[in-house]
Amino acid sequence: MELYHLRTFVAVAEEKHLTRAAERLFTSQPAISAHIKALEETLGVTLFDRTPKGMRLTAVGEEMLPRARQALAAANTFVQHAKGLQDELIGSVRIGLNSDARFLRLAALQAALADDYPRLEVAMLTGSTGTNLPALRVGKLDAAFVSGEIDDPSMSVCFLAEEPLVIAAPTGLREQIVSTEVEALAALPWVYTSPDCSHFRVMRVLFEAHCCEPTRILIANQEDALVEMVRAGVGLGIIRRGVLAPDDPQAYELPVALPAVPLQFAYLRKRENDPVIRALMQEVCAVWGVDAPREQVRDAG
Amino acid sequence: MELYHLRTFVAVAEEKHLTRAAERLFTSQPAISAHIKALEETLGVTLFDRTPKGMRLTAVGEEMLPRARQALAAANTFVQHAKGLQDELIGSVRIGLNSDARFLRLAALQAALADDYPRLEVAMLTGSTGTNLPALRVGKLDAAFVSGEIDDPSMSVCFLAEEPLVIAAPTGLREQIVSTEVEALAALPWVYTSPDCSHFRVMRVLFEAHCCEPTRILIANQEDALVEMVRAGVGLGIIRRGVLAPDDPQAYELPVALPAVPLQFAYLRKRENDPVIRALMQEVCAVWGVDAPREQVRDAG
DNA sequence: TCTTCGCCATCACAATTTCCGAAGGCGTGA
DNA sequence: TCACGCCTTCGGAAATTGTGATGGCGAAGA
Repeated sequence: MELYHLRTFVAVAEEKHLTRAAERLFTSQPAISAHIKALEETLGVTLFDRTPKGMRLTAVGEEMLPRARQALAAANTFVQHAKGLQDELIGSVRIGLNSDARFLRLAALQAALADDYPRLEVAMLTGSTGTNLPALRVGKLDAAFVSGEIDDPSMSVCFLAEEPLVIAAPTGLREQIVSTEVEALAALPWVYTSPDCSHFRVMRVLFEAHCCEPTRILIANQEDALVEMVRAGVGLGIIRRGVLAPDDPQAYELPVALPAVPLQFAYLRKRENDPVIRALMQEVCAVWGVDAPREQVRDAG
Repeated sequence: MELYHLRTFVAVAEEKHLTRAAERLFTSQPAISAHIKALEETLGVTLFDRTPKGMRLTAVGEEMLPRARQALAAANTFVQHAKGLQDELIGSVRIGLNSDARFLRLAALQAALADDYPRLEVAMLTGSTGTNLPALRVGKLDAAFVSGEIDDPSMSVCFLAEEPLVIAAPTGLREQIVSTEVEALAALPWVYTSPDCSHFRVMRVLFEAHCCEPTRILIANQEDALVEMVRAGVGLGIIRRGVLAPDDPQAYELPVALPAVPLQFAYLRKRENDPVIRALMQEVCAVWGVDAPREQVRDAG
């Protein structure tokens, strides 16, 4: 038995004529006749009395009719529920962070997501560019903020902003910094970022260009930890411009030109048409005032 | 959307594999795949995540699953209800009577019907052979007790018993009844049965055989009315043997041989396979201790 | 790192089901 | 008696559904 049997049953019961029921269902009268016959056979009961004036429900048919309507209503509820869900994102999404909440404008993103997709659970997970990328690859994250150029064909990235970097020095070392030449700076103690952080690359490029290597002192892979190290006088470090207050008594920015790194939003390319990803991208881009990437349909060409 | 889409949806959700769902539904894996794909398309939502390990419900799918089960359950209820009804007669049946309740053994019939078919509404409608037959033809009755030979090819009859008739005479006329010869009796006053009663035919045959005609006095088409007329001394009448008590002070049975008429149970031949008629016949025959007519299947030969 | 395995999507074609138009039976009303 | 409306049945056409083979894609194991 299929739903069309029930639809036909109800239509015939209401129209009282195969002919009219056929018109209503946009089909032919013999088709309707066959539906009723098949239904009666599978049920093992007679639903209609055939009279020269049309079809009249038997007592059994009368009793079956409301249950047929019920079954159809349940099926309809199923479909309607889907219609209500089809533009609504439900489930959860995990976003990897690589910096502090304010810089990443998380409050605005959270507000926008909660507003547009109230049933979407959003998890924002601290990490770094270096930990976010593998987490994306193995599916532990759905999208992530990353810094620096991403050279991974499986990854889609969306540029959000330039992240200007500066060298921060502790006030206690001010006297030892006689020059802002790289070679001179390299001789000073440094607080390293961990190798999986984009700042590390900037640092490496900087020193490699001058064929020197800094004195390693400590590795901090959390930006605030690094800042604290610098302020505690452990050594110099590379941080985002603006992290240090201009009047910070314990550390200050050196006037050295560093290449800016791009802040990007990354996700697996193969998920670029996933509605969750699309929605996320749209909200992130809106928050950052950039254009969202165009839809990538699979069969485009 | 049809029920098989829902069946497949639930099976896949439970088995978590297209392959296993296909086995469970005794079909092929591509068929299952097409069902899910079609369902997702008509609903406009994604129900499953395709993983290399199988199919995993999405959050939307998780939310749709119970509603799919509900719809299937409603459809199943529909079918099960029919199964419960298929041996149960419901509705109503109208039986025409042509005599008194005790003679027709209505108490026993009613008890048997109520016992075997508790949901069958039984209406027993007083009438006579003459009124029952046309009522059957126009569908005002479903079956009826009739007396005498029925000569109507559209009617099926089932013999129940012989109905012996007697001539009843009022005690007040005893002195005038010098002979039980028909010619002599014809000269006496008679209470006629109405022409649509089988007793009328018996009377007519009786007098025609002797080429005489009785004096008409009164017509009563209700047997008890006729008996009362006879007892009141209005005239002679034909009644069933045994209606008059042997010690009745007001009327007595004349020792005249009358042909017995058969009591029969009649219904429209075209309804002989109607379950209600079949059930009715079976019960009536059981009450009267006769064999029910064999099933008449249309394509028998 | 490479291979093998399991799983799902797709394709061309076959099988089945469904549908349609025509014809026929049947009862009704003119 | 005829014409009409209604349902059933029938053969063939059309659409849908199902099948087996094939390929892509990750994951698990060597």
